[in-house]
Amino acid sequence: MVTQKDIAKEIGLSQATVSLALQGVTDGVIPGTTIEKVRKAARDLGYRPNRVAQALRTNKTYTLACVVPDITNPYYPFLVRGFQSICDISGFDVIVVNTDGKREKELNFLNLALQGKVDAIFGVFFNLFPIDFEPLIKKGIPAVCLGPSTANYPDGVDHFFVDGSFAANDITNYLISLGHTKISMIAGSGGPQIERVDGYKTAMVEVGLTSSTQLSEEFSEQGGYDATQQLFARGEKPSAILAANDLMAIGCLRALKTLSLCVPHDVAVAGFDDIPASELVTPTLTTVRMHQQNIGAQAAKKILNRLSGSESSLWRTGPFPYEIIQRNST
Amino acid sequence: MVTQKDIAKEIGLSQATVSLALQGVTDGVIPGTTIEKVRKAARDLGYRPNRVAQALRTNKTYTLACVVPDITNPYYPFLVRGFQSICDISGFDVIVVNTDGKREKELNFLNLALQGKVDAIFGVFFNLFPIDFEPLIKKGIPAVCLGPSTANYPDGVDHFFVDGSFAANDITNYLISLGHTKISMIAGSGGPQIERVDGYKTAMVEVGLTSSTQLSEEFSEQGGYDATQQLFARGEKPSAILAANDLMAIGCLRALKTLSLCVPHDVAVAGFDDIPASELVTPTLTTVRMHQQNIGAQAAKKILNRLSGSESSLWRTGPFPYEIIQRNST
DNA sequence: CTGTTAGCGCCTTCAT
DNA sequence: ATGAAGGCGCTAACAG
Repeated sequence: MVTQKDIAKEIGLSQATVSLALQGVTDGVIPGTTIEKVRKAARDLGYRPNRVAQALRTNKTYTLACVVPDITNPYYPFLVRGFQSICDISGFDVIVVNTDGKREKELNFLNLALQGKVDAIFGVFFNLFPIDFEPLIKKGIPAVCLGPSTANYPDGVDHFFVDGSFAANDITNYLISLGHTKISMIAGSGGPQIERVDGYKTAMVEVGLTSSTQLSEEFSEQGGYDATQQLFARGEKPSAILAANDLMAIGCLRALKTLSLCVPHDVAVAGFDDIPASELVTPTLTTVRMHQQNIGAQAAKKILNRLSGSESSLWRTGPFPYEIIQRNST
Repeated sequence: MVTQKDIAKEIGLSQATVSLALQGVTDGVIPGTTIEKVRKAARDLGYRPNRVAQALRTNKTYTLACVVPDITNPYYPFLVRGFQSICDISGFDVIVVNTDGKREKELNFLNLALQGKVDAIFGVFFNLFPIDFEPLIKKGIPAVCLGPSTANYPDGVDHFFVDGSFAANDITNYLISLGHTKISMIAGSGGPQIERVDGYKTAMVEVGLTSSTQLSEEFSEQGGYDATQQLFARGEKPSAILAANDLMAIGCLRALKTLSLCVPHDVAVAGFDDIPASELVTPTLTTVRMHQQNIGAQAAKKILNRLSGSESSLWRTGPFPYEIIQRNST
């Protein structure tokens, strides 16, 4: 491995001078000729700075952690990509990890930061408590969480949430405006979608309708299928079903087909997230576009600003735009 | 930050002894009582090993790079997740980066390894030449590439490929067995799908049929749509279309709808990859399941074995299973 | 059994 | 303008 020492030896300078020259030195202490000489030698020898040594010395790894439940869930690739796109520009690398929503793993990945492997953490956590973040806060490690607004994150942790309750409220009202009165919601248990259920309930109560929610273990396509089957099995006959996310909505479409119910004629269906598949299914799915890629990018900017010290205000909400995408399922 | 030095001071031992005790020491050199004492102090003080310092000292980062064109392309999340799942078990973290298929970025991410930030690289590269890997090989850094079989990777680089030509051959024969004689293929330019085109052509020639390929800029849904439009615009009337991947096949379905052609009655359609959306579209898509998650996992195993020195044979192919999934589009 | 010593490669004062 | 020296936190001989 070629080190600064090797360069120094090659051209008869000290390693310290090489280090300075390589950094370009802000205040022209090193003469241009020397800088050129060093650069040339570095190139000739095939020198590569050792990022690990730099990190140890400067206490900056230029690496961030991005913690998601499951990258194969179509919601997350866009979030991650948006996050990476900003990091990439600033020369930060991103370690991506999956938790499957398990508390044990979520905790474990907090260690990435505590062990100095990353400079900061961005994550979607389902099962952490405020106290779990204390060690991070004590070490001054920035953490930005995307989660439901009901979460009670401690000071020192940015809590970045897309208010699903407003969006849920809006789309419920949209369904009501179409003339639906018997609207049921299907959802998974836990996760940032809880507030979507809240928004739905609120909207229903406001206009004097009774809400009805069917939970499923998972917020997956299969979960949506199961919840829909259970809904009808227990005798409900909604004219519209709101699913907590698009995957569940797509599972719902499949269930309705087996029940010989026509969408949207017999039952209207709407979801959340606008994942790519939602405009590929038949009928195409009405949904709420959440702009995940933008959310990921905003989170990255927030973290980078915090690391550079140019950001001090604590986030408790982000004014994230969303929009109802009307398609053929309603 | 609590260091081994702090622990040493706390209980009146030397830092070196603390290091040994913390490592558990294989051959019982350190008495159990001491180990316990050190562990307790470490816990009490909230000690966390500094992974960066460890990495500098041992020259092992326990981090791997996973280079993909675009994580939002539905093919890749499964590949990445499979890769991560094995790494996770072995305590390796994974830096995931997107290249968008650009040579400049592909080269750039090779630097992650050259700069010592990762121990090895797994990647899907579209525009690298054998010579680009020389620096890696010289440094003894393992690299595993997933790519088309036609690629000519240098010795020292594992070249891990799923032979798309066999699969393409098979599915073409499957279409022929359904009675189709006018079969066209749509594909993007470049990338690991080239060999799929080869397999298709070979199969056609073998039975004396003439092949016809329509290329598009991108191998995306839009690319599939465009290619299909162009195909018919130039007067071809295939009874079956083979798309280089599912995204293109789905775009093809959309184009056929605008052309008022019924699938599979007027035109049959088949794709590759079995992405999740392929069984959500209407009609559901016949495709070739490539088991990306397994592929990612195998790649991870190969890399880890190489790092541990328990693997020496060079990979030039992987016997990866694939299977034709028959659905309603054929 | 435990401590001393010697770096890993780099950055950063402080002298010269 | 350059070099010498110290140290980031840790591991790994080698002495005692």
